[in-house]
Amino acid sequence: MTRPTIHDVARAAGVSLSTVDRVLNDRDGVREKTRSRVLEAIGSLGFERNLAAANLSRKRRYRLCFILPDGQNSFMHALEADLAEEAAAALRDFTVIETRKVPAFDAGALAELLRSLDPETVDGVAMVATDATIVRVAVRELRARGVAVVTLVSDLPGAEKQGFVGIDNVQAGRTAGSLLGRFCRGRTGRIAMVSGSMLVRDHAERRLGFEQVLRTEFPEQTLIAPLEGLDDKDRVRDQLGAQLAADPEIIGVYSMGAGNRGVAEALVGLPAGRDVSVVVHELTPYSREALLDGTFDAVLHQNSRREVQGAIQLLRSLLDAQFPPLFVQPIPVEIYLRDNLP
Amino acid sequence: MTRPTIHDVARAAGVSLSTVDRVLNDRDGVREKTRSRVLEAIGSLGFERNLAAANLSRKRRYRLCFILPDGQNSFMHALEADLAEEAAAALRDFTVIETRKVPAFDAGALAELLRSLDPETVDGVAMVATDATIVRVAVRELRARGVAVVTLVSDLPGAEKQGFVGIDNVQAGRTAGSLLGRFCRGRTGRIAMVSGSMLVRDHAERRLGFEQVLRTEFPEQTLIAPLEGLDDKDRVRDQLGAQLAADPEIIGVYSMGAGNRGVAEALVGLPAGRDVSVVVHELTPYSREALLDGTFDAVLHQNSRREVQGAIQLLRSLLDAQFPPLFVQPIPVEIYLRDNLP
DNA sequence: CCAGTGCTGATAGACGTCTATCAAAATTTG
DNA sequence: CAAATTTTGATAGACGTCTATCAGCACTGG
Repeated sequence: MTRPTIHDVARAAGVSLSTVDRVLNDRDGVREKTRSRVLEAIGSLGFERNLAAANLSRKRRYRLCFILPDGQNSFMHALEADLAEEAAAALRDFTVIETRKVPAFDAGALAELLRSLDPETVDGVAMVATDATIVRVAVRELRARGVAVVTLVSDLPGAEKQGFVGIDNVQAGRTAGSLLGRFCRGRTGRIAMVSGSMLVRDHAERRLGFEQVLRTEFPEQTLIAPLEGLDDKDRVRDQLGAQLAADPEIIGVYSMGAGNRGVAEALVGLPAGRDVSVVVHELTPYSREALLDGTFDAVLHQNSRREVQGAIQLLRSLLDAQFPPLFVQPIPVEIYLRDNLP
Repeated sequence: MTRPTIHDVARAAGVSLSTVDRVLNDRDGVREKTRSRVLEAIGSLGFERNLAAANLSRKRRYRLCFILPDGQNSFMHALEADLAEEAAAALRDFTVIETRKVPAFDAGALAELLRSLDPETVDGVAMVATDATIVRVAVRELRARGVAVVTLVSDLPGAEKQGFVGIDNVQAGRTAGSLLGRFCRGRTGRIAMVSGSMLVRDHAERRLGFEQVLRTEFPEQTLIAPLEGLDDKDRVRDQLGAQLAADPEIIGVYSMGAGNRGVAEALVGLPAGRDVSVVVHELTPYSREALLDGTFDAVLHQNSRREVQGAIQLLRSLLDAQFPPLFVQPIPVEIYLRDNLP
């Protein structure tokens, strides 16, 4: 009924409290034989240290640093706002969160920031990654300095981070493909794509999933090479608008990142009879409006609040060296149509 | 940098530790004037009690009871398995979870179980509700005895529970309607519906949302009155099979609850050329298979693991009397197509 | 066998809060 | 104004773990 304590372990192993403590916090000065006796007692009693008591005693604090891209990306703004709220709540659990920003799409700046982080000041880092070797190297060095690292929203495959919190972007792309394919059923034509930048991993992955599905399941449609919008609505509006005007056979648009406002503006400029199905990413005030007025058919969304919570949770469990490591629920891709807006 | 403690509060208010403690745990024997001085100090210092230390000191434990329907509903089985795992993990936070089962669709049995719960043994209850007045009364009595109560998966509107953890079922129904309507685009005909039982709130709500959307957005389709499958796959297969055979104009099926296996079996019996779009609820091994082989077009899903976690979290925060009450993230309706299965 | 290590035990105090008890002070009552 | 009562303060010990220090014991090598 009541959990075993270190006292019980000491008694069961026939050693003193001090020795149990030395084993638990692996300090040296314990013979191998004694150590294993203690570990055995721990195992047979099913002892698990009371984290609350331990943290209380050592005045543990979790100092986390979140690194976000700076810029006009409205999803990132939403994420930052959620982070601010969660940071306030996290204080109650002795978790102090600092937010840093680096220019978007700038791997060098990100790597430099990572290099500047001091393990005396920071225990764990969550970052929206830019995909570059220089960043991978910086991550490895940071880990070597004893700092926990996870990626957030945009992953960094092959790097020595300890986890990723975000949606499965290949799956998101597949979802988009499946929806757009079905929405275009009965018509045959060309599909336009808009990305933020192919330098960001998440967009590259979405494109991959999208093309997979369209090629295999909807071979009657033809894909056009994606535009790079670079989070700039005017650029997106102009380029996509030109593409749509030039090619009357475009019947579908997939926008895989920021720039929804530009997409919507390009579409409202079309002649009345033209029917284009549109799937975009991220629910924002603009995409919401476009969904309601029928300009967009579906919006794929990731819940940034949940992502922030997940990253905090994951970092904390890594810092506690919990075993088994806490299983953080994957973030689902949410799908919004005009009729199920929250 | 470091949080204020009761010592700081005592000093700021010019009273002793004992008095601060009396105020914090509202024991009596404190003059109103003194109390308000202490409260003022708490406010100005921004003091928040260290829950970990408090719980350690009073050996607090959270004794929760989860009430699930018994039967062959495979979503409920999945939920039960998730609950078992989460219960094991929750032990680490001094949360002891007991699982109870009552016959499905049996409001009397549920009410009786609620009545039998002893506040000496249970601090909080999470239940999959059956919608009936007798249950509402039992909930009120339970609350009056000082037990926290939340509903899980299926809500009980108008009852004195302190929260609901589950998806928004009206929205889920709307989503289903929107998807099925779009999938049937270009064809006109009749839509069949299968529910578990209209006595369960979630199915009633899904139907509502579904009909709203179909009536207003897709008036070209005609709705047929729903079959009640009562979680019985054979019954569903027979009744839906008969309906499909008798009415060749049925082009869509919405199944709003258990019985996916029966739905799939009814559909595979159809002649080769017949094209019926199908949307069902809950991702299970059967619905997954049906999605992959093209029998189903979409599956709406709720993440039972997340629901269990949410209910535990919510109950704990209610028992801590936290203010502001913890905001538990709403459970999103997940949408699966053949191409985005996890 | 003696000095120098290495290992182990005992003890004390801390973390922030709770509970209990008793004494002292302040207030009310008669 | 004394007695009764209420309010307040002081103190001690607990919760489970951590850290530090010191003493003693068991080894090892010379």
